[in-house]
Amino acid sequence: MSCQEIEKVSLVKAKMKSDQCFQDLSETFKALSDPTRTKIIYALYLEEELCVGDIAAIIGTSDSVISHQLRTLRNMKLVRYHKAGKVAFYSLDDVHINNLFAEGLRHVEEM
Amino acid sequence: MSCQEIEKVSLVKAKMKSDQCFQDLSETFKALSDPTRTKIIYALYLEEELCVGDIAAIIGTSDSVISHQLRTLRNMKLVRYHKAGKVAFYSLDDVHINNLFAEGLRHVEEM
DNA sequence: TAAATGTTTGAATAATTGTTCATATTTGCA
DNA sequence: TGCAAATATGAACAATTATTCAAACATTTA
Repeated sequence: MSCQEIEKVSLVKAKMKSDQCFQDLSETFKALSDPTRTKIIYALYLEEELCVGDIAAIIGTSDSVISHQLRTLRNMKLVRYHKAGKVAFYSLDDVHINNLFAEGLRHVEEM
Repeated sequence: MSCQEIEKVSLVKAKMKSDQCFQDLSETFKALSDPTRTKIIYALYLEEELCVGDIAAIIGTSDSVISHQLRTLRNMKLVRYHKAGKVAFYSLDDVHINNLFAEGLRHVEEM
């Protein structure tokens, strides 16, 4: 275990967050780390509310893929949904996700 | 292929970004989707510049783990480095990453 | 030159994950 | 009741990935 600047190390070490915090943080980012999921989020970012079949039609994949990924996004609390008859309408869960996504989009578009 | 609201679908479809865009977007988020990497980024977010051994000491893992992940972060253009003798000093590459990370941190801390 | 230090690299392993395909579930309608 | 539509689910497969360990590389110093 090498160490160049022991003061720097203990300073940063003292300010470190909990493992749980980094776990949550990385999981939030992980939710947006798949192209299919970013497409879904972007679609819901443009249109308040969409059902599974419509998202599949927009993105051009099977309903099954979308349903699986929506479940992931639901578990990660990025989207919520309500059912009307046999149709399930999904929307973004929370404003922070909106900001986070927009920030990522800005970053990519300035690349 | 079911479709509830064909106008919505074509509207969103027309505004869709390129596959490349979503690829880049998801890869940016993927860079931050691992706890070890978020720890590294957070350390460099607190301290402008750190060397491999010091990051390892801060996080409490082997130099090898840090070096591997720093390579990933380097490939993804999130960090840059310069060598002084045998010591390699790393820092965050770009301001957008700073914003993106801060936004994620804000989100997690309000959970 | 030889030893020590800081970092990198490669192979191997275990674990996670996205998609596919088939099947189930639920609701609406004939 | 029976059938179609919308969504969800589970198992299986291939692909990716984080970590470990050992070894290599480069640089400094004795």
